[in-house]
Amino acid sequence: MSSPTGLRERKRERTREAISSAAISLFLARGFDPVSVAEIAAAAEVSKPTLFKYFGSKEDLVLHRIADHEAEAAGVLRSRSADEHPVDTLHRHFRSGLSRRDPVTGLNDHPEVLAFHGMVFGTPSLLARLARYAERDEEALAAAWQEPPGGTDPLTARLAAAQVVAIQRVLARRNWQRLVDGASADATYPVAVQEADRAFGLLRAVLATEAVVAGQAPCRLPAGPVSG
Amino acid sequence: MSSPTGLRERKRERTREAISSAAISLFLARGFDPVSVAEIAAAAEVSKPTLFKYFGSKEDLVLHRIADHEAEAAGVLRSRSADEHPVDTLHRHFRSGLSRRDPVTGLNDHPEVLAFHGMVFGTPSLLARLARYAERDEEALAAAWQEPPGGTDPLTARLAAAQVVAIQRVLARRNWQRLVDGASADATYPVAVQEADRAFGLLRAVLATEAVVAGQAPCRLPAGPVSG
DNA sequence: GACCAGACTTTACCGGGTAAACAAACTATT
DNA sequence: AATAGTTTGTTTACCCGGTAAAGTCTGGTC
Repeated sequence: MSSPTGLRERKRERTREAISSAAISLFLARGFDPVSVAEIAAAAEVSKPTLFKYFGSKEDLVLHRIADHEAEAAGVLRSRSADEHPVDTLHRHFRSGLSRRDPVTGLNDHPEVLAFHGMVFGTPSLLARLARYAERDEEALAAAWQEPPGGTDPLTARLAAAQVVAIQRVLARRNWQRLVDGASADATYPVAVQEADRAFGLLRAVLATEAVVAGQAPCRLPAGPVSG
Repeated sequence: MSSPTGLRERKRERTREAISSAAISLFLARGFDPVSVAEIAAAAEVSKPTLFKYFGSKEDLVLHRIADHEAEAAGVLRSRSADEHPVDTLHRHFRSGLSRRDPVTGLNDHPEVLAFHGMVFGTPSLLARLARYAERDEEALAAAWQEPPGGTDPLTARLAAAQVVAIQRVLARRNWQRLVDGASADATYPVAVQEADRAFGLLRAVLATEAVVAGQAPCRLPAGPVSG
């Protein structure tokens, strides 16, 4: 075992940071696709294979920060007080993100953050990676949802997780869009809170139903055929 | 202008079909990643650039059939009778897919279909493309949702569309998983219908609420701060 | 001081995807 | 029927993301 703050690890962390910052500044200056990884490696004074030892793909050079909050929602859910409804926990957490202007809520109008989001939302390959992260997030959230206390059945847990992830995505994108359209984060904050309250409120209303817990949600359609 | 069923277009369609079928059979035999597009082009007796004129990417060689149903949900919604609730329309459509064993419901146990789904769900790059298709589907659905009659406000339309797409994805994947675990489609059909009824029933319950239409969904959390 | 292990480099390669220049075939006009 | 133009395809060559192999350097350890 090496010492906890070995010289090597510091060097390693510095190299990683050098690559990442070189990449981000090049990307923000000229866009994602037009910048090649060879160029980034040269700017960070490392070789191309070395770059790929630090980051698994070109997209990860941009998204590794977001990737780090990976199972955040699941963690929040697990650390809730036992008497709070899961949706309320996540709702409160999203609201807290809004008031902190957490970039993941889309409500941060610092120019660099706006440019960063613009790059991500404007680059298909970055969106694709982001979707994969969301997928894992959803999976972790579904797993946490069906843990006790208040463990839900697997179908409900999966649906709830999927819907929470979808809600967060929709809300963040709407917030970001308003900032792009010229509004300030402070001016947008009230409506962002309102929309979040409405979205989570909807979900909460569904999942609070006793019938849901019992697996007997109402169905207005006539009973389906049993052999098809 | 050429004649509607020009000789050229038939030839073109035949070439397209030759490429697609060569690709699919190679993929099913040996998996997606291990087969190169050069190999497919050779098998279809065309050049690599020609292949990419017919299909935009390697992934599209697999997903173009799915891509063709792109705005299906939006179309279904638009052609509904005026007195039916949108969720009921989509619910009925999904049920119909189940009884027809439509592959998009995940409830088709023909060996080729199973193998096809296995390949898609087991290949990250295919999943990523699939997510992009779902994204467009969601967008079209949201647009259709807020058209009259019964036009909903943009936030509700977006959330509803996102949740419908999420529900379809979750249900299809659960159905497919059961088939992979060895159950037959006929044996799985009843529970598939049950789960679909429950999932769409939940959503229906939310969106049927008058409070939702009025934009006053219940919110159990205290009112959020107005300045953050 | 000798040694080991991990990190870095160079080189070479593979596969997806595209640009450019060119050949062939069908259409339409003369 | 001959010509010109458009469409469609081919060939060649290239770019870029990503990886494998083989060797070098260096921090840390006995």
